[in-house]
Amino acid sequence: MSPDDRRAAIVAATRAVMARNGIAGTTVRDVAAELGTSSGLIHHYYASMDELLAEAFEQVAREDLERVRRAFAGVDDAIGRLRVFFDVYARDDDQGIQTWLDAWSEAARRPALQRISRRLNEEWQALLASIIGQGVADGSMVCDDGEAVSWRILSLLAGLALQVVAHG
Amino acid sequence: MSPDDRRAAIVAATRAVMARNGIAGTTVRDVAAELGTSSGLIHHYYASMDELLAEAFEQVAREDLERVRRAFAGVDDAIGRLRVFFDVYARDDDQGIQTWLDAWSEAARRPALQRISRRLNEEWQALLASIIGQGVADGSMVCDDGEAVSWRILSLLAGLALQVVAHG
DNA sequence: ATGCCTATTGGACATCTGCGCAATAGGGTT
DNA sequence: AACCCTATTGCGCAGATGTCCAATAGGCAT
Repeated sequence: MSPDDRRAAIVAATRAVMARNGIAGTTVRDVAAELGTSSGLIHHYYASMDELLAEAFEQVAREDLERVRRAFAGVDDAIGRLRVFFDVYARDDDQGIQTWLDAWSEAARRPALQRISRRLNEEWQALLASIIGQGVADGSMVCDDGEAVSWRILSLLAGLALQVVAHG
Repeated sequence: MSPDDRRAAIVAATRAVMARNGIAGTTVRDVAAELGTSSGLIHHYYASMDELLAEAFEQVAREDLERVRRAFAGVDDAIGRLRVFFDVYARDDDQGIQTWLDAWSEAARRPALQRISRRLNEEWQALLASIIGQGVADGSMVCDDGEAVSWRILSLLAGLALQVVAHG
């Protein structure tokens, strides 16, 4: 298998295990078993578990972001896009939210994962801020500080998602 | 040492390790070392690690709750109490929030911890709902559904705290 | 055909984990 | 003084974990 394909396969297997066992419960051997190969192979492509988990998490999170952007197709007004943003975020995928929870918690112990988690979070905020900026520009919204407001909205959404997963 | 004192000492040591290494990073041996005793002793008093972590977490969380109630002394009006609620919640140190994050993440794998985490969360919500109820009763607040609103406010606070700790 | 490069294997290694158990010691009751 | 109860020790066990490494195999360039 070509190096690129192999790397992709490893990340895909990692994502599968991550969705099943959580980030903390994802081990090299589990990934190797999921892939049907040896554990040594994983370390041939990824220097450390932290790095692999970070890349797998990044892919998952980036797909969510991509899903929002794709759902924007055909929706040009700011109000409509805000609605789409909420709809996609509120999708009831408990496992996906649990993964974010794990990432926030594990970040304190895994440097690479922390970097990715922070960057992705900022991208979510930037996306929301751009919607608000558009709305303010075309007059459909009124907002003094779009940056600050998008942080607050994002926090509320994260908090609500958290309650759903952690406390039913 | 008397059983009661010993149990208290074990939980205190567990809290110290928890604050330093996080919930996931708290091991029987670390607690024993912190206490200056043997690891076997911990299992003499606590059947499992899950149970010990749950009790230690409960104590930490309940102290926060108690701090709010104590800060209510001398403040009888609903608006004032709401302000106190926010102040105490916002003044929580980073380490305390990290512990909550760990609890939410670990809950999926530790039954006892999950039970405690859920119960404490409900107590926070009930406290906030009682403030709103008081405000509505005396006319200082207007609110259709205090229960639902207190869940939303709590989610926002949790989300904001999360952003502070996880993303600086 | 020959030789090199590297993907891949399978297992070793050191360390850590929660938990259990036989043995000890020391205080309290009789 | 004799005795029992239990707090406490220290170690062992079985399993897991990340990482590393020597050995193989198979494709590709020469």
